[in-house]
Amino acid sequence: MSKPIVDLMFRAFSDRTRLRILHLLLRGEMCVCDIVNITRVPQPTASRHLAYLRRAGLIKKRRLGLWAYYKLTPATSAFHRSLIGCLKKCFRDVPELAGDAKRASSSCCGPVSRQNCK
Amino acid sequence: MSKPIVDLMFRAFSDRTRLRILHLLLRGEMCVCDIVNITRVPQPTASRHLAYLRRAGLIKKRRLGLWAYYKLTPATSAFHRSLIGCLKKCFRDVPELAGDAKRASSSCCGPVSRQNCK
DNA sequence: ATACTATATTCGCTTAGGCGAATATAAGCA
DNA sequence: TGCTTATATTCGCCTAAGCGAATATAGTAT
Repeated sequence: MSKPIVDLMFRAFSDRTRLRILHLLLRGEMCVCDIVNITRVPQPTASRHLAYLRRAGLIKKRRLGLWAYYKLTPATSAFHRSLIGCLKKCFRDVPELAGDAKRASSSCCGPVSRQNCK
Repeated sequence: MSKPIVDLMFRAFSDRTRLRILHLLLRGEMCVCDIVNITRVPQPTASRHLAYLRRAGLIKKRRLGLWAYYKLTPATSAFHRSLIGCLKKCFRDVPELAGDAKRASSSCCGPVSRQNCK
């Protein structure tokens, strides 16, 4: 039996790596290799956490050729919306987020971000 | 080494029983036996979760004779405040909360709540 | 002192879930 | 077909953390 959505969502937020990924996705859609480059976690680890976040209903995937793009799903409830609000508020409380934000500005990997970079 | 506060707080919210306790404490200060009566979890379990919540900085304890009263700590950061906002929003997404709220209205245990009951 | 009540902690067990390493899959191209 | 790249999954290991049962502690009263 699967856990209810609230537990899954809170649990999703309780892992440092997932929190960093979610925070990155506040900027918009992003491909896995961008996430890997920015966070510097191993690619399988990133994919594992992305799968977790997808199961929790927090992100959506889109395939574009070789690349997989992820983005936050629109909030489906007041609770979900409030949780995303939390995400926006925790920047200064999570040390890794500053470095991620810095690297995110100069990242460039999949075809979509490449467009942005040039 | 101890985990940073953000991880502890999100993790605190990711357990169903703790979520119920936190939600009860939105009503104000409450003693352990009230929490036990309302939630119907075993007393040692309640104490264990209360200890967890205290370590996470989410609640404070006050002794009054035999009774221990717990209440939410005032939010210490924008993040903390936002998280409490989440707590207020998840009522309809967590099935147990309705029953808890109902029983909370008629609960009466420690000297302080007794005053309220009479 | 003993006895009683409210709360806290410990123990033993079990499961969830994190990680690194290796491997598998999927998509595009020569 | 085979080769390369991007992503996903599996495996084995280890730690965190939940639970029930039992026990310990703290405070009050007699």
